[in-house]
Amino acid sequence: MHVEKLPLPPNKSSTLADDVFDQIRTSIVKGELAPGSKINEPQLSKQYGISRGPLREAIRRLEGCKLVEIKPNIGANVVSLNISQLIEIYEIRESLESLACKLAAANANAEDCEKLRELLTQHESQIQSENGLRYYQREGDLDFHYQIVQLSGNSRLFDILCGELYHLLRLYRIQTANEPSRPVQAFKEHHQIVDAIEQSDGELAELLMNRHIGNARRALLARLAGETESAAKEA
Amino acid sequence: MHVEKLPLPPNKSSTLADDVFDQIRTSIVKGELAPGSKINEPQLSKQYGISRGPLREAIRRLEGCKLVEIKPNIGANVVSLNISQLIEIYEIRESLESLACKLAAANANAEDCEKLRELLTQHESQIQSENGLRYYQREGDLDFHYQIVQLSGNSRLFDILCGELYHLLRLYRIQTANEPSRPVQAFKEHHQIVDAIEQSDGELAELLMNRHIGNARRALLARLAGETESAAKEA
DNA sequence: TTAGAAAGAATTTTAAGCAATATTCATTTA
DNA sequence: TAAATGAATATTGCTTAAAATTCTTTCTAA
Repeated sequence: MHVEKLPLPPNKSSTLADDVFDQIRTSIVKGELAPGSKINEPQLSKQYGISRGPLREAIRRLEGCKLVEIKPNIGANVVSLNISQLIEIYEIRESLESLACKLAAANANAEDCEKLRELLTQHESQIQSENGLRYYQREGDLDFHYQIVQLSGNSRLFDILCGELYHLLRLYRIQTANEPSRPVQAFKEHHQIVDAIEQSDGELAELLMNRHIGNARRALLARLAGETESAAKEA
Repeated sequence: MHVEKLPLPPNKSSTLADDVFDQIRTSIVKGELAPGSKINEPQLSKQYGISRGPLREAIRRLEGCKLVEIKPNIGANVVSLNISQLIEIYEIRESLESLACKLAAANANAEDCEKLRELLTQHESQIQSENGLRYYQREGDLDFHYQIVQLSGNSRLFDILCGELYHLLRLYRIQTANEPSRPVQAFKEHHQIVDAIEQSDGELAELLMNRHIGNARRALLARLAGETESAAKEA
């Protein structure tokens, strides 16, 4: 097999393990390393031009992010999410992002709100074009949520959502080639949420975000019900 | 310095890295490795009788649990939480455990509720004695919350709370030698929560848990305000 | 006396090699 | 033909040692 050599950028302020961690995580989230596929240590170490020591440390960090699963004496595999696992994540998002919204409403100043507005304006123009719409559905939506979490000011909340759960969501979207299904509606809801944050109405912002993600979760639940139903028919 | 040799149990189904991960995590949470102290790789590798390869993998996993912080070319330190970081954790708990309670109320069967009752009865008898009270304050409280999370049926929620946040709480309690301050009140609240779960009243269970943890969080906030106030006076 | 530089020690990081385990594939047998 | 056995191969797990970086101490000069 041909393995392309990916020379690492000479970032001397961090270790090789940290660098390959970032690189592999990106590969996983982009789908270059397919969900469920095996992590081959000798191959990857050649590919990145490093030895297996730092590579194994990187893989352990990926395990911590729940992006790979390691079985003793067998190796690591890229995770593969099913719908019920995705729903579990949405339950957590529903709870944590509502919190983030409440906190953001208490913390955000005029400048912060301005930035949120800019992002929404940008999304609005993207929704016009086919490609822009796809981008909005795939990444722009998460961008919005990312900014809200930042505004919450709770750094550990940021770690959980942006350091773990969002990566898993991206992975799932690649895995199923599935776009969020209600782009226009979602866009409207984003506007409502920013309105509430701008008015420092934490209670309302919390409620709106809870409903926003709850809608998405319920759509997933419906799909899960449909799938299990058709699966039952086949059996 | 004398280093005691801790022979690892011959658990052949897991790797050395996994074993020392557990051991070190326990040491940190018990306070044997003091918060803020340096993780000395040569010393620990001698202590556990392993080489530094698997040890470093274990440290990377600890980093993932947020129990140590690694700085490139300098090394790892056991984390040390201050009150505002603890409050961040309580904000997250307030949100996630309310969710867990809601889900538990929907999932729990009679047997599950019976187990919760048993745990509370056990706590009641422990509250009688001085030592039992201390145990209840230190660990028993978390035992209760642990069981609720298990009943939620959301495995990722379990990972976040029981695999990460609870360990950090234990660490903080050791760090400050601080017991939760309202044992009798907390015990009553636990009972109310089980009542709601038993009646499958998810909404109420959610509300009660939210208030339960919120009370603890607000107590922390008050202490934080007191500390910053006295710190301002000194300056 | 103190500030700064240089040498030495300690620690982290990385690489290379060996042993143990799992996987694969061809061969045999029912 | 299908299942089972066993050798060959590949991969993981672990150790050891060398290279690179940081920290400490000491010495010199202002």
